[in-house]
Amino acid sequence: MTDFIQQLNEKQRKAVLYNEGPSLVIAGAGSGKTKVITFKVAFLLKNGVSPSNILALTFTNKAAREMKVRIAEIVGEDITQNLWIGTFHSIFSKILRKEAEKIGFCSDFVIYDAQDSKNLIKTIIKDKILDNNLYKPSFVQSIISKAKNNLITSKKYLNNIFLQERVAQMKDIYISDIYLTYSNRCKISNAMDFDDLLLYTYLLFSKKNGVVQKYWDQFQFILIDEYQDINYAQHEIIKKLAEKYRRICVVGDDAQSIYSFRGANLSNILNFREVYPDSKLFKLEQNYRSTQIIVNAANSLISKNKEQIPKVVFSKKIIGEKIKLFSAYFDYEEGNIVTNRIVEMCLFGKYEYRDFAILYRTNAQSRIFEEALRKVNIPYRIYGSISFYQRKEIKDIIAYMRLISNPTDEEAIKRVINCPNRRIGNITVNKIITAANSHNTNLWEIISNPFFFNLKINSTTAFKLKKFCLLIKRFIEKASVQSAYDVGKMVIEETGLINEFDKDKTPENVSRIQNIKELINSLHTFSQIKSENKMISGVKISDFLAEISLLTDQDIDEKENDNFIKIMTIHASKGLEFKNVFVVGLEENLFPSELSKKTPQEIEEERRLLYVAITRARENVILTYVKTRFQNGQFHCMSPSRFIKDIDEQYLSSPLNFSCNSRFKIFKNKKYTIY
DNA sequence: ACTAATAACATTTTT
DNA sequence: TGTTATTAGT
Repeated sequence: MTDFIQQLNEKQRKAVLYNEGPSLVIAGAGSGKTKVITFKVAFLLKNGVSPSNILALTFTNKAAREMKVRIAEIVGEDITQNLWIGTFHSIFSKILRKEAEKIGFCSDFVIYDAQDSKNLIKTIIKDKILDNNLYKPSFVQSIISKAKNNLITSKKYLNNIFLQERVAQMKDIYISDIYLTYSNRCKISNAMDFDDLLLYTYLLFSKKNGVVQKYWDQFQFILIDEYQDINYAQHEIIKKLAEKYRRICVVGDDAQSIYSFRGANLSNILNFREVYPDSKLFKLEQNYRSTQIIVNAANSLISKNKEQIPKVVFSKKIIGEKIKLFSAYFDYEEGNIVTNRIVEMCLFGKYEYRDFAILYRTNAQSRIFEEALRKVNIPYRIYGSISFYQRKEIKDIIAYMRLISNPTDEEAIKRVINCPNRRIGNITVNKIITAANSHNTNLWEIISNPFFFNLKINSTTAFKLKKFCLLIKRFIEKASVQSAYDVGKMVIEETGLINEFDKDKTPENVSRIQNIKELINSLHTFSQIKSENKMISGVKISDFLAEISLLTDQDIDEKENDNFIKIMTIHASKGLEFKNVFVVGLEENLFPSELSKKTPQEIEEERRLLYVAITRARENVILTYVKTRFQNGQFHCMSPSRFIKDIDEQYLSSPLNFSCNSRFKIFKNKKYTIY
């Protein structure tokens, strides 16, 4: 019955079989940590645990989906339907929708993305006539976000000393004020931001009305992946959830914690055994991914960090090639080195384009490789620059849908009220916002009854507002009887959004139209899948919105037979693996980043980042750095990253120094080419 | 209310 | 350098 357990090695098996109490699985890179969670869930199911009593939390939707598929392969698809597998945010948003009225929300609240919340903060700062140089929206946003991730509500903000970079008292008072208004405005708009999903879940579970108790019995087994990237709020929520049964299993690798800037706190995994003194510790140390040299080199690098759980990661695969180190004089040369290596390595048919990844510290570095690869006609794909759902045309249409499902949505109103151009400008919108503020209500209320709220507008503006209002109202009416797909099509047709792009067919506009069609397609497939599952005919817009608001670019699946080079940031590469990895731009002030070298902790995180990059590779790692780089409009002299010296020399080989042996031809326009 | 021009700004970002 | 946000002018 549990034959599948034999596929695990001894340590993995022990970790899977222990389910009596809390356990911590420290899993080195490539040691099969996701496999442990997958098999543990399958094992529990095979032993009669009901799927609805298992909660498995991941950090990406993709990871959750893959896990579900792999569990289904073992136990069958029908059983996995009732499993609670998902990201923290998606699982908690489901719970919050169910319990919405307990915390003063409607169950169809919208989720503000980073852009929405930044816009709202910006308008609040403007409303309060604060100096927006002292109160930069992004700065205030990060403070509010940090507060929320530390479970500090707007009401408690002033009484808490929680940030190291605590600002002067006077500034704090205003930030507290902005925070209060922000929370209030979100609530009026029936909206939550990403951090709210955690904060409100915590507040919900803290209520003494038996809500947590219900979920104690619901989630008797709790499994968490990537535990090293958990923040304080997530940690506390889990603590509450696991209070009764204490059957919690967390899996992670302290050496791969690279999201501290988003509130991830390494101490959560380091101190796990203090929170759960009776917990069992399992260490997975055999790496099944990389060659011995890669594993050893990565070990030698990470051993320079102080904060870590001791472990010895090893590989039993072949010894493999040494890590190669290339340098160049100019940044575009780096592109040529990489493309030349790729061409060389593909020559004998040993590798294809899909076997390569180029990893860098910052998105801005992508251009060099894009240009170099395009020059020689090698197919590539850049990951994670602009997400599909971040595109203007897509956000506009989604904003209409948001408005239909929840007309109080302030950010959606601001986005679509003059899009396409209805000649309702900033002045009118600002009047509406001011009126909404002074009456403590939402924008929609004002737009529906401008005269009741004594809005000072002339008759033509009033007419335009009325027209807009009626349009939305008609949409809402139709949405109550039609499916999400039909409503989406109707929005595009009746607002005339697509016509603007149809007028002049610039390449940008053509791709915009394509994107919109893509969105309609996804609406269609979504409606089909949902109605097959639930046997209902009409799939509501709010269902679709709930699904996509937590989706990211990372979640778009690859087609198997696509053959191209993958280019992305190291952050985006986490959890993936490639045969050959180029880690580029290994220079001081770029990697480690100039802004992340103030404290030893920051340097250690950057070092972990390189550790992650190197351990993505199965067969070859190639490191590059350049001596001059064109950045922010000027040339910078760069020196090699300190991390290069952190890798034990015996695993490194610097073949011929490419640039020293090459010649340059200098053109008038200061562009250099190698020949 | 729209546009064109200028100023400001530039990490990483699983949700 | 390239993008994005604000501002001044129409």
